[in-house]
Amino acid sequence: MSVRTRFAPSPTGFLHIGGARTALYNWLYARHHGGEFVLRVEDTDAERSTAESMNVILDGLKWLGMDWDEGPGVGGDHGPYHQSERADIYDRYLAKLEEAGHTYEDEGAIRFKVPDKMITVKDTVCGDVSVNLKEQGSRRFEQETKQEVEANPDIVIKRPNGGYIFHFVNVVDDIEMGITHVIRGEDHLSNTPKHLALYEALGVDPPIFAHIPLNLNQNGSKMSKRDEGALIHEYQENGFLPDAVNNYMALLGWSGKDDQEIFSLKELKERFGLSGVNKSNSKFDYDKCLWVNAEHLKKLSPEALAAASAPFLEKAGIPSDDSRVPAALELARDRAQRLIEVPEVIATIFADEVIYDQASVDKVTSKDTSAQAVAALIAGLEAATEWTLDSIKPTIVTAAESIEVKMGMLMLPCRVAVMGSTSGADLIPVLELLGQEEVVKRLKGFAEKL
RNA sequence: GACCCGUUCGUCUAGCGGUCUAGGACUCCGCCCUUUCACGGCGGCAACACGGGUUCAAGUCCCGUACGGGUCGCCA
Repeated sequence: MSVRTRFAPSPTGFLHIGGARTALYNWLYARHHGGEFVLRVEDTDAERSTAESMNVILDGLKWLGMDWDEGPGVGGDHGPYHQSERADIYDRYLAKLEEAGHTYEDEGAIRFKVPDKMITVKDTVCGDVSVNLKEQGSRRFEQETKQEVEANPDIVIKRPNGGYIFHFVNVVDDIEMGITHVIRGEDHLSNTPKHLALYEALGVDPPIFAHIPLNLNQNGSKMSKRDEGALIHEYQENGFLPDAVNNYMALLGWSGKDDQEIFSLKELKERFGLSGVNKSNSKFDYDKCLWVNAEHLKKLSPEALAAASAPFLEKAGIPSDDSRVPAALELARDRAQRLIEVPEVIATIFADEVIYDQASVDKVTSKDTSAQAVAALIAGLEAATEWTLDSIKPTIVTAAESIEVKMGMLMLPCRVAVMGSTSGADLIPVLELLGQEEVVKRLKGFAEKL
C-alpha cells in the first residue's frame, strides 16, 4: 500500500515546535515508506491568513530539510493546496451530503446530522477509542459560567457567511488528496469520531489515524510561543543545526527502542515508525536540546562547519576568507553548543584590540605575581626563534623556569593578556594563530595595566 | 462538569509476566585526563502515582482512586 501523509498548518505566522514535530513525523513516515508527503494550507479562517504568515511556515520546513511532493510552491495533481481556493470542491461534497439527507439548515448555517451510535477510532498509537457523538454533543460546557447547557450535537460544517468549518474541509481534503495516514497531535483525538462520521456519511473508507502525544513546556502546560525553544526560526537564529532540531523533536515522543539518541536525518528516515511513538505527553527540555545540537556540531565535516558558521561569523565581523578561520572553527567546535556561540569563542583571534573581560582581568591583576609572570612571558616569547604549535609550549615552560614557577602559573595571565578572558579557546593554538608579533604586542599592552 | 487519553529517576525514555537489587540519556555532584579552556573517560545522586485484584510470579494484565493532559465553537 502506498503511503501519503500530510501536514496541514494554518498560517499563524510562526512555525511552532509542536507543528514542526507533527510535520516531521508525517514526513518521516512518508519517506520511510517511500511514499509522498503533502503540504496543505488550512486558511479557511481568512482573517489570520496572509501570504507572509504562510511563508514563515514554509521557510521553517525548508530550513529543517522537509521537502514536500505536493503543495504550495511545487504544485501537484490534487491542488489547489490552499483551502481558501477549494470552495467548489467543498460545495460538491456538501451536495453529496445534502442529497443523502445528512444535513439541514440551522439559522443560515449547515449542520451535519451526527449518528446516534458508538463510533470507534482505531488509532495506531492510542488503540481503540469509542464515543457516541449524539450523547456527547447534547451537552456543552460553558467555560465562563462553568455550567453544562443543552446543546445541538449536530456539527456545523458551513457558516452562514459561506465559509466551511475545519472538520468538514479536513475530511474532504484528506479524501480528495488521497491521504492514507493522518498523523496529528493528540488534541485531535476527541475530534476524530466526528471525522469518522463524516467519512461514513460520504461513503469513503477513512485513513489510518495516529495521534501523537503533545509537547508541553516545563510547567506541564501546552507550549506557547513565549516558551523558550517554541519557535523554529529562533533555532535558526541561535545557531542550531536543522538535523539537531529534527533529532530532538523526534525524540520527544518517539524512541528507537535502543540506547541511540543521536540520529542523522537519514538514520531517522530509516528507523522511524509509528510503533516507536509513545502515548504520554512530554515536557520540552532546552538543555537536552542544546546537548543534541552540540553532538551534531561535533560530527560536522570541516566544510559543513564552515558553511554553517558563515552567517554567524559575518554578523560578528569575522572575515570568512581569513586563512585562520578553519583552524579557529576547530577550536570553537568543542566548546560551543550553538553556532551563535562560535564568534564569542574565537572573536579575539580576529580582533584588532583585545576585549577584556573585567572579572577575568581582576582575577589576574589581584595576584601580585602576575606582573612578573607577564614580564617573563614577554621576554620568553619575544625571544623565540620558532613559532609553531609544538614550539610554543616549551617556550612558555622555559619562561616559567626563568622565574622559578610552574607553567601553570603563566597560563592564566597569558590567557587573559592575549585573549581577554579566563575562558575561551585552547590557548596555545590561539597563540600560534595570532603570530608572535601580535602576541607580544598584546602582552605588552596588558603589562601596562599591571 | 461530561467524555476521551495518559501516569517508570527533576526531564526525555528502555521495559511488551520471570533475565528488574529497573537499563540508557540530559541536568547536577565527585574523581581522572589536561602544567591553560574545553572535549573526553570513570563514578555518584535519583523513578515503577496509590489501593485492590489475577497469577507460582506484576513496572509489565484487570478494576478503582488520585494526579496530569485533551475535547466539548458558526477556531484550526
